[in-house]
Amino acid sequence: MPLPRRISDSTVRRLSHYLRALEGFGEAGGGTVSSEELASRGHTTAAQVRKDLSHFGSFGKRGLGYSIEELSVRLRAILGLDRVWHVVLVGAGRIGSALFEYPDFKTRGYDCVAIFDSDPDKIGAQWGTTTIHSSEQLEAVIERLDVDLVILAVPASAAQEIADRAVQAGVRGILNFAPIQIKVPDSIHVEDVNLVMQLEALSFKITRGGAGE
Amino acid sequence: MPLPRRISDSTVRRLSHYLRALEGFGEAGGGTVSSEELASRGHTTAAQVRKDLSHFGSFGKRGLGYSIEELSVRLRAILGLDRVWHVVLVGAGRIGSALFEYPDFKTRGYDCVAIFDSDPDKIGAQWGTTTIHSSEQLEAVIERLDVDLVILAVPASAAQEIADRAVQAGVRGILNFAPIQIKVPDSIHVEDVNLVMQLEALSFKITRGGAGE
DNA sequence: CTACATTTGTGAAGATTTTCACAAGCGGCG
DNA sequence: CGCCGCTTGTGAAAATCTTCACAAATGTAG
Repeated sequence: MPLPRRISDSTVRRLSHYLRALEGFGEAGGGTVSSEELASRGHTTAAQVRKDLSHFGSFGKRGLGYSIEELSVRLRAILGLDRVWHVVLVGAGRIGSALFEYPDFKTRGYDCVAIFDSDPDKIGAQWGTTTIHSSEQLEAVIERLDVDLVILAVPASAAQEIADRAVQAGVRGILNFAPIQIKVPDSIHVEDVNLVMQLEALSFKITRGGAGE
Repeated sequence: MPLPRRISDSTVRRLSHYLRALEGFGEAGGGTVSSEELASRGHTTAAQVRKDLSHFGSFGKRGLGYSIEELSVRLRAILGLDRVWHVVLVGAGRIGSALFEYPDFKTRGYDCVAIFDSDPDKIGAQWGTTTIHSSEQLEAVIERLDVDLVILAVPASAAQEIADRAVQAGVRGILNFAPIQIKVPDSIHVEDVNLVMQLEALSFKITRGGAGE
């Protein structure tokens, strides 16, 4: 196991794909997959799969491939899915609502422990068993419930302030839906969800013709 | 203008950021920006900005920078935003609903001309002035309204079938929210929105420690 | 008009990522 | 046991992407 210096973003994204692909394969019985089979889903190459995995150790058996069960466990550990992540959702609008219902989050270990909104009409309401709090309580709740991640689903105008406060209160990562580039200290991780950008990538590629994807 | 062979995905994403940054700058008056200023938003470098733009021509004036107004127009043209794109939304669930309300889509020229769902209770309902149709009418509507793009907000189990039918009916691009890798012909462009993947990237980076972003 | 302070556009260098190619390991079969 | 078909793990090569560094423009001030 080479104990890697730095892992590229592309590699991390692919690891996530591999895990999903593994789950798609028969969870039954002690099956195995080859890098070739893994590559065919989530369009990449067998060599790429092997190279990606080799950054973290040798999980396969030559001549056989990878044990579906074992590789799943390993990937989950690598991706940090072998624990529960405490998440809060800020912004109880339509996007927030859609995310809150998103079933995959819970099954992957992301536990939404609180919701915040600034709209007095919404505060106090319940979504499932989770209560909508006033944004003012953000810091208190983050500290009390030991929150790791924030899902930022607020308008652009409020995003930076909420991010600052969340970081101050101790969160380590932000999934940002607001269409601005928020500033955070180097030690904090941000992932931007930018749907307009993705649509623009589509229209760019279509306009420019050429082969897809 | 070097008339580029192939533009990398990263470049396209950055172009989209530049456009957003330009809109953030004073739209008033004939202002200009330098590559340095443009780089400071959407964290990249001045050299990268210039290199990205240079793939499409020379839009700046040496000693001065770029005209905000002119560069905006150019970027919009490059990204294919100088026209209206006909979009349909398939899947009138929570995600679909959130997207439909997303204000940025309309302002960027993405016009949602129809909504589809398979739930009989929803068919016939109106969202704003847009009617929810039965999925069965997908092909007919795509052809009649000359639809370019599909936003796929259906469960994974239905995604491939809808994609196939949409492609057959003539759409050129798909924004896919379903957590599977859909298969399409080479000439069709797909952008995947994969929130779980982004959350996993966050937990990976946090787990692995090190600097952020 | 000349000197000067800027800032672009771009080849070349450097860094990173992907692909290639093959030795080494594994299991099965005779 | 020895051979054979298969698949991994991995250095090295190739391709791609980013950064560097500087000549060429551009406007301003004297």
